[in-house]
Amino acid sequence: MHARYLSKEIKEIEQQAQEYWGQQQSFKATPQEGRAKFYCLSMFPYPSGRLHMGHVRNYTIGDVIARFQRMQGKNVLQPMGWDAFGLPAENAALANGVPPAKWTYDNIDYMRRQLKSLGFAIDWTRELATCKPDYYKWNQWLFLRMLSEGIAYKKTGIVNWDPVDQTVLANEQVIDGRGWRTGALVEKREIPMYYLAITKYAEELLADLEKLPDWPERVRAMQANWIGKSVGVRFAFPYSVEGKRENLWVFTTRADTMMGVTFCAVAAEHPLATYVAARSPEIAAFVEECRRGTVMEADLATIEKKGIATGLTVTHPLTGEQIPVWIGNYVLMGYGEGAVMAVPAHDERDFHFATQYGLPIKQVIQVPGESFSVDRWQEWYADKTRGRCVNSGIYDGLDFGGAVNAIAADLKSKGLGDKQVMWRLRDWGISRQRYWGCPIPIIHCGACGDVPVPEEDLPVVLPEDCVPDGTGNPLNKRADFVNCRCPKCGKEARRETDTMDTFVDSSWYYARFCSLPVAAGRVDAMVTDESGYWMPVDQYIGGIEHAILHLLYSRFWWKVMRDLKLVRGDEPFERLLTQGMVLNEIFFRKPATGRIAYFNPSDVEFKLDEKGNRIGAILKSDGQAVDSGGIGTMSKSKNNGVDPQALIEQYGADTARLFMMFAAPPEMTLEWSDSGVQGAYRFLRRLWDFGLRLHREWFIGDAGVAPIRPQPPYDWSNASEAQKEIRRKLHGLLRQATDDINKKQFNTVVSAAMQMLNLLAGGFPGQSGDGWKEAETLGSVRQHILAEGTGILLRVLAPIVPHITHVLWQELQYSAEYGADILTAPWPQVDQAALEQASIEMVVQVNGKLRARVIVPAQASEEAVRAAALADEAVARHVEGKSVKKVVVVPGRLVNIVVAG
RNA sequence: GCCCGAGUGGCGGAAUUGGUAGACGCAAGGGACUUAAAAUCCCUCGAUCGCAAGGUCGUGCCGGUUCGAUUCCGGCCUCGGGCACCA
Repeated sequence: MHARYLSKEIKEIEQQAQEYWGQQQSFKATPQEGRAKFYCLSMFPYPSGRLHMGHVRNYTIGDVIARFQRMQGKNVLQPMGWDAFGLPAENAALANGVPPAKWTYDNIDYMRRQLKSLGFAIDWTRELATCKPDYYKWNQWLFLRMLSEGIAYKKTGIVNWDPVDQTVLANEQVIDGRGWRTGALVEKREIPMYYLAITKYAEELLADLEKLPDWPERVRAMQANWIGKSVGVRFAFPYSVEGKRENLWVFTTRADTMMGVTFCAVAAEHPLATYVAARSPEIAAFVEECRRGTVMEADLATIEKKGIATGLTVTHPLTGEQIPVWIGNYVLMGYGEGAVMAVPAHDERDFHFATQYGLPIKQVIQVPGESFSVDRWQEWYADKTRGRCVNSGIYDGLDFGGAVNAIAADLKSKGLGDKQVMWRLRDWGISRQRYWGCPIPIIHCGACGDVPVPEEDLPVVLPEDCVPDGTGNPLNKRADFVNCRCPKCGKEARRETDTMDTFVDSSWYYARFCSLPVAAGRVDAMVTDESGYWMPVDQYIGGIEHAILHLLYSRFWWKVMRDLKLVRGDEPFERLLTQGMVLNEIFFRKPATGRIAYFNPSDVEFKLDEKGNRIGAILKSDGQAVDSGGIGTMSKSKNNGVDPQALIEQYGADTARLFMMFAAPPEMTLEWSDSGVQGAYRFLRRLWDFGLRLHREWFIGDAGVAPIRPQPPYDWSNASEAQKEIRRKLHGLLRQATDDINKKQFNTVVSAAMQMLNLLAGGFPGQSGDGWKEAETLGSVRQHILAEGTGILLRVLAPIVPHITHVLWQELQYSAEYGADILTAPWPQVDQAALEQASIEMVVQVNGKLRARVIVPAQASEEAVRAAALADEAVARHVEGKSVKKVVVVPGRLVNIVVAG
C-alpha cells in the first residue's frame, strides 16, 4: 500500500484501478434477460479539441448515476460517442488549412484519452462517431424513408447570405448584422431546402410530455411553449387586384377584437408586398431594406418596428369597411399566414405601430372600472379574461369565448374563415450549404427532377480531404462528388451538395449505441433487436441549453422510427437531468482605446481587507489592478476557462470528480473555485491517511500489538452509550446519503461522507490516549464500528471517487464481506435499530421564536411534552404575565406556545 | 421583445418540502507543532446591542396567508439559459 497520497501516488492508484477495470472488462454491457437494465446516457460531446469543464461535469454526473445503479444490482449500459460533424471543424480548416476530417479525428483521439483518464464506467466497445459512413448512412436511409412517407419535403427557406463571400452564414457567423469574415451587410435570401414535417407530430409531442413525469418541469414547460398550440380563427379579407378577386388570409387568437381592426400588415416577403413593390420604387426600397439583417428571431423582436403603406385596401369580412394594408418588418413570413390583422387598441405591438404612423385606434373591449385612452398603452387593453365587447355591433356584451364563437360562426357562414388550431412550432429545415456534414442523398436530373439515391447505393460518402476556404461549399467544386448518373434514366446528373443539419445526427444516436451491430462492427441495420432490451434511455443527462431543440428533435425522430416499426415505445428518454453550466469569474481591462483585454482568473490575485472581504483584484504579472466583470460561463472570448487536463494532472481524476459533485447540486450553475479543488483534494488525502492507519492496525500491527482484521458479524451488545451515539450518527448520515443519492443531490452525499470520515477518524469513544498507538482489544466494539463504518463510507463514496475507493476496498479486504469488487458491492443498508433513541431534544418556541430546548423521552405523550415545555425556566420567563392562547405540538420536533398580552 | 429558471454569511451551498436558518466545505483571524516554511491539528467566524446572562434584526425588494414562511400567494428588481444555421 502506498505511503502517501501525492500526485505520483494518485497516478499509480488511478492507473491501478483503471487497469483492473480494463482487464475485467468491467463496463462491457450485454443484455441479460430477466435482470433489470439501466441505460445511462450523457449527451455526447462535439470533438472541439479538448474536454472543457462542462464535459467533465456532465460525464461525472452520468458516471455517478451509472455506478450507483450498478450497486443497486442493475445491468447498466453507459456508452460514449462523438457528435462529429459541424461548423467548428470548417472554421479550424479556415484557420489552419487542415481538412475538417483530420482535425476531427485527431480531436477525438485526444479527447478519448482524456475521458479514459477520468475513469468513467463507459463501454468503449460501442463507441461511434457521426461523421463515419456506417453511422450517417442511416441518416440518409431514414431521410429517404421520410421522403417516401411525405414527412420530408422540399420548399424554399430564408437564410443569411454574405454577398461578398457568396456564402450562406450560420446565425453565429452574423455579428451585428454583418458577415463575420467580410464585414459585409448580411442579406436574407430564399433558397430551396429540405424540411421535415415535425408539425405533423406537434399534437403528440405536446400530449406525450405528460408521459415524462421524470423530466424537469421547466423543460416540459419550455417544450410546450415552443410547440405553442393555440386555438384561433383563420379568416380572409377579400380584395380585388386587376379585376381579380383575392383573399388576404390571416390568423388570430383574438377574434373577439376583430371589430377593432384598423389596418392589416404583411411580411416583406408576402406575395402582396412583392406585387406592390414591383409598381413602386419607394415600396421596393422598403422591401429591400427589410431583406437586410439577420433571420434571428431575437433580433427581429427587438428591432425598431417599421412599416410602409401599400396603398391597397382589403374588405373587412364582417363590417365591409375598407382596411388599409401595410408592410411591416415585424411580421414573420414563416409564421402563420405571413399577414396579420392589426387591432391597435388591444395589441401592444399594433398600438405602438399605429401611434407611430398615425393610424386609427378603435376600442372594442372594455374592462369595468377602467378608462381607455389612446394616449397611453395599459396592460388591461389586452386582458381577454376580464373584458367584454363594446363598439362591436351585434357582439356587444359578449366575453372572450362568446365573441370568438359568434364571430367564427359568422365568418364560416360567409365562407371566409373558421376556427383553427395553430402551432408555433415550424417544420424543421435540415439543408445546410456546408461541407462537413451528412450528404443529402438526392440526385438532380435534368429530365427526372430530384431523384432519391437508391437504397443499395447508400451511403453517399462524403469525401474527407476537402479544405473549405470560406467561399461557399467546397463540395460544389468537387467534380468527382457532384457528377453522377441519374438512377432513373442513366443520363448525366448532379448530386445534391447540401448536407444535413447536425441535429439530425444527434436525434437518434442513443438508439444506435444499443444496436448490436455497432458493438460487433457490423453495419447492416439502423437499429436492431438489442434496442428492445436497452431502450428507452433510463437516464439522460445534458446541458439545460439543449432543453428545447435537441430534445424535441430526438423525440420527433424516435416517433418517426416507431411509426416505421423500427423501434417500440413512444418516448426515447425516460428520465432527464439537465445540468447547470460551469461558470468562472471574468477579469478585464478596458484601455482608453482599443479592445477590452480579458485575463484568465488563474493569473489574477485578490486584495482582501482584514475580515477577508475582497476589495480588489490585481494581475499577478504586473501587480496592477484589473476590473471584475462578474461571473459568466467559461468561454474562450472571456478567457475564463480552466483546462481540466491541468487539474487531472495535478490532483487526479478523483479530486476533479469530487469537486464537481460537491461544489453545487447537478442542476444548478457551478462556480469554479481553485481553493474548492484543494478542499476536495484535502478530503481525499485524509481518507487515504485514515485507510492507511486502519491498514496498519489490521494487517501490519504496531509495537506490542498484533494485527487482526475485525471480522463480521459485528457485535454491538457491549456498546457504551457514547458508542451507540456514534453508530446512530453514522446510520443517520447513511440514511441521508441514500435519500440524497436517490434524489441525485450529490453535493450533500459528499457532505454526509465528509461527516462520516470526521466521525470515524476523529476522537473516538473507547480508545485510550490517542487511540491509534495504544494497545486495545481488536475484537472491541470500537474496532467493529470502524470496520462497519469504513465499509459504509467507501461504498457511499465509490460512485463519486471510484479509484481511491477501489484500492482501499481491496487493501482493507472488504472483498470477503461484500464481493471482490466495490463496483458491484451492494449499496449499504441503514440499521434501523441503530437509529433508535431513548430521549429526544425538542425545540420550544413562544410566538414562533426559539426560546428553549427540552429533552423528553422519545415516547412522551403530547401532554407530557407540553408540560415539559411550559415547565422550562426560559419559557416561563417569556410566558410570565401573559395568557397562553394555544399550544402547537409537532411530535418529535417542536412546541410553539402562543401567548397574548 | 417572447418563453424558462435563479437570488440565503466574506464565498460555494444546506435546511427532513410549512417547523431550530447558515449542515458540509472554502476563505479569513487566533493558537499548537516546526530553526523556518509547507503540511497537519485545535479554537473563533451572519449583523448589531451587552461585561455577561441575554436581546433585537436577518434568506433580492414590497405586501399577503399562517401559531409559525428561505419554503405558499400577489406585485416588482437583478442575474442567467433558450429563441429554430453554435452544438
